[in-house]
Amino acid sequence: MIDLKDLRDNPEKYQRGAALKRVTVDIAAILKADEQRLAAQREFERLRFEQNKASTEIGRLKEPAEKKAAIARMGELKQQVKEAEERMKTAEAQIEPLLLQIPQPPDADVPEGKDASQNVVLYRWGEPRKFNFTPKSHVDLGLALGLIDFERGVKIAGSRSFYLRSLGAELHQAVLRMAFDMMTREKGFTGMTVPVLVREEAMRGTGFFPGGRDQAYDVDPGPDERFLTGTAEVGLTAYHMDEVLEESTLPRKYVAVSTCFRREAGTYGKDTAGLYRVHQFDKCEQVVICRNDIEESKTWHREMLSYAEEMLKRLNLPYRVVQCCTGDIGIKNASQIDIESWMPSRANDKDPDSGYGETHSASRLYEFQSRRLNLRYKDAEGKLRFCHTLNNTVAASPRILIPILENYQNADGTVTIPEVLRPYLNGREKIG
RNA sequence: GGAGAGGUGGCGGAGCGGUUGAACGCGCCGGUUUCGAAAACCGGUCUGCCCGCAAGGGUAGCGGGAGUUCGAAUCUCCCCCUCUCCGCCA
Repeated sequence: MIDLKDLRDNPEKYQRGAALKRVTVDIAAILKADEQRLAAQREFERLRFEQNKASTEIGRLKEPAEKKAAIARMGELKQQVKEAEERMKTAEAQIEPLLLQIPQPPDADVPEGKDASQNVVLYRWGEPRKFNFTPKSHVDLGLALGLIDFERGVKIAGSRSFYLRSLGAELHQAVLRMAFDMMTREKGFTGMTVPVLVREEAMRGTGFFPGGRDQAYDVDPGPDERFLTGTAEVGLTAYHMDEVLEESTLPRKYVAVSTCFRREAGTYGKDTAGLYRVHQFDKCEQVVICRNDIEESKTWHREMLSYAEEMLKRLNLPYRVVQCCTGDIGIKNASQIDIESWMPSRANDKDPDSGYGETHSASRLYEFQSRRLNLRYKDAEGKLRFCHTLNNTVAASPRILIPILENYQNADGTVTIPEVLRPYLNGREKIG
């Protein structure tokens, strides 16, 4: 949710922000609806003032006859108030969905672009491996080593479903646990579990709804309607919904591993093979809730990015860091930086820069979510302010298993287990 | 699933249908007092929105929504949530 007062003062800022994000919104029409709403509100409040005044007067009258006469005079006013209130409510109902659609304008340092193809590579880490044999894809490795079973996954759960088995399942748990441990034990994050089945308020509050409604599984429609979350970001960020935090307790740093559900609507035919794009996966996610300070947000953004990089460095997986362009950062973000890990099976000989696939996504949202969530804190002067929120992946699996399996494969078809994961696999060094 | 009880300000806890945004207590902030502190005493202490340069004024809010009424925290209905007991169960 954007700041309505700021929208009134700087409509062009939001119109331009939406254009940069390739989102269609008619700011002028929204402002007009806003003015109509305000007019209706002023009218209602004026009439209500009259009514309250008269009612108080009636309460003071002692003489039954006088009282009766005064009450009789109230009939018309009562009707007017009722009508004015209805007009006000109608106007409010009209503008609310419009406001939820207005994107947060991208920060000035976000490059303009229409889609992911125009994202900008900031820097790289690690040297993509040169194989002296023909490397297998994670699909081939996974099947040959008995780590993945797509066939039965599809049989039981439909397309984009899979089973991890044996050391595949263990590896999956190992990466997630390593990520969680790093954040809680070394980075000072509070480890959490989160609900993955949530109310609509949590989805709307974190900015996934109404825009992304078709991406979420709607479980149990009706009065108890709940949705499956596509990330622990929902549970972690909404945790303090409707609360006023003490400034001294900020920043709040939370991390959780959760199962994530995504319908992947509109991606038919895209990344259909393998573990890259699936309907259900597990992810270790970091969330920071900090003071309302742009510089502090930016600092946290870099910091959280560095944690994700550290994860990849410890796994010794080559990656590149990408500044997403205005057309690719979604309506919520002021800025978004992705990390793309190198996946040999996605590389092709013609393009030396190919082979990178998104494994992490770091978002900076400023007040966007906290306004929707009514998530505030009391500052030094005792003033209530909206918090800033940020989030980033620490590790998402099985997607992260793609670069692990593919980069660590050996000529004999075995896979060496990354050293940092061995403690989580009872010291085992190799698969196969 | 069956049977009850309840949801009021940061917390506890009142509240005959009519100056109740809400007594009282605690907490918190400021002041007096003190060498300093405690205690005591005095004062202050919710939020959204609208109007206003401001001071201030208006409006809304007692789980949520609808209704009765000139007027609802107080009455009626629906929903949500919490708690207790019984049953069932990973």
